Amino acid sequence: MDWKKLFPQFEPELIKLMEKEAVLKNFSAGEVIMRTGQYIKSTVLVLEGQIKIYRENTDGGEFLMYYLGPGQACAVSMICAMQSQTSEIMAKAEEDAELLMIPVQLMDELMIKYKSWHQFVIQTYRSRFDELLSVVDNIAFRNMDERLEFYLKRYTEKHGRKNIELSHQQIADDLNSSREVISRLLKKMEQRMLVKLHRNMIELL
Amino acid sequence: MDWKKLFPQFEPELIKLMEKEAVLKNFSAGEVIMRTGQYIKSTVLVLEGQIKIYRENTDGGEFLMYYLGPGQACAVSMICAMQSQTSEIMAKAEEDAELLMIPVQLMDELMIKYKSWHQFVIQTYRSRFDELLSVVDNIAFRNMDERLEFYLKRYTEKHGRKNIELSHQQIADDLNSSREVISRLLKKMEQRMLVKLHRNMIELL
DNA sequence: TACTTCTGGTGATTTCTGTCACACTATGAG
DNA sequence: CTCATAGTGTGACAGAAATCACCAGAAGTA
Repeated sequence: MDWKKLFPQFEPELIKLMEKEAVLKNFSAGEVIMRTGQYIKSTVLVLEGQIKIYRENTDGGEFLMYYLGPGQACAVSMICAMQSQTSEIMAKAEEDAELLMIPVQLMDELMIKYKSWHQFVIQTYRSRFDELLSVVDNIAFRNMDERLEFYLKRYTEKHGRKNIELSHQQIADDLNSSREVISRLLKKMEQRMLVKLHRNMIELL
Repeated sequence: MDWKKLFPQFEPELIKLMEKEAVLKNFSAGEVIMRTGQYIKSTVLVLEGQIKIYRENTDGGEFLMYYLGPGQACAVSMICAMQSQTSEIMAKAEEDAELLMIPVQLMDELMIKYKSWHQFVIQTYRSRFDELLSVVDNIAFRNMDERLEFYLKRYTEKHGRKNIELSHQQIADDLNSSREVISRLLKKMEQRMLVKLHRNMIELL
């Protein structure tokens, strides 16, 4: 695919270097891209598909923080790669996805040589930071009903359609809640005419 | 005060420029340094005292995210200042504090000219990001009793003494909880011999 | 000293959420 | 068609936390 269009700000020389040194990787829907505790040796750019970034609990729970879409980069992979640390998060492909992996050895060179890359890194830290602040908002101040509404709305925004093709169990997992709670809250939302429930599909009205 | 020792990595030329252009500001304990929604025109470096960084709810609640101590910088002020945005957080002086305010006009120049400054900015984003991840952990996966223990432990670490001079109400506010809940949990901790309770003071054992 | 304010203790009640139990239904495999 | 399974609906219950009510003691003030 022609991924250069996703990064119009990059200089031609930078693009050329990336084409030469970076590695393309494909993942199919549902596949885990990066595990908590895994050693990170590349920075990840998303070319196609939506990626979900999770924080994992020591005893099994997982919590969806945010999505990464085409043209976005994983701030955590930057941080970990440059400090030779293990990943603090888990990344999962929500749809079939294509990723560009930039080896960590290249990162220092890119940062120094290419202003546009440097800007991109800073910009990535900034937007992920802002996103994390919203995450804190949600879990610090909101109840499950509001968090669920936010979750559904974000899903439709990221996927560009009003039909949410997930089971209640999958939603419960992402919100670190339980299936019954989600089912009940969804029923209430249906009574308020906010959604229409189907099997394996929720229609946002 | 001789704040240069806090930033040994900065080049002498950079220090000189900062001495010329940056503004020293003093705040007394309890004073609000930055309000949610306030327009940010400087990046804040902490020279002395501990600063508390809060996320505020639209309807009154506030939630302590982390502390900034001497030698640390406020990532949010960097982000907001460079994008000419308003603050997304509230900052309060926990103790008497001295801050160095770097005007935003200077930021671009510093980033380009001084490698050590550039490193410092990246490093600041990284550590604040990591810190936010721990915050998410706490509120996503832990109950109030564990969060309270974490809160007390962090307090003693940041202040360098085992006596926590706060009322139960102040603690409840920081954790976005209520006074009665905190009082009860503290009593339970006292029964488990983890703390000793006094008026306006908690002794961590 | 008398009075007020701040702080902390505690019971009762309610709301939210998680858990267990079980029933019902749609779907797909054989 | 029959059966197994996954997805969903729902009642009952338990625990965490918020809220309300009220009291007692400590500290500050007139």
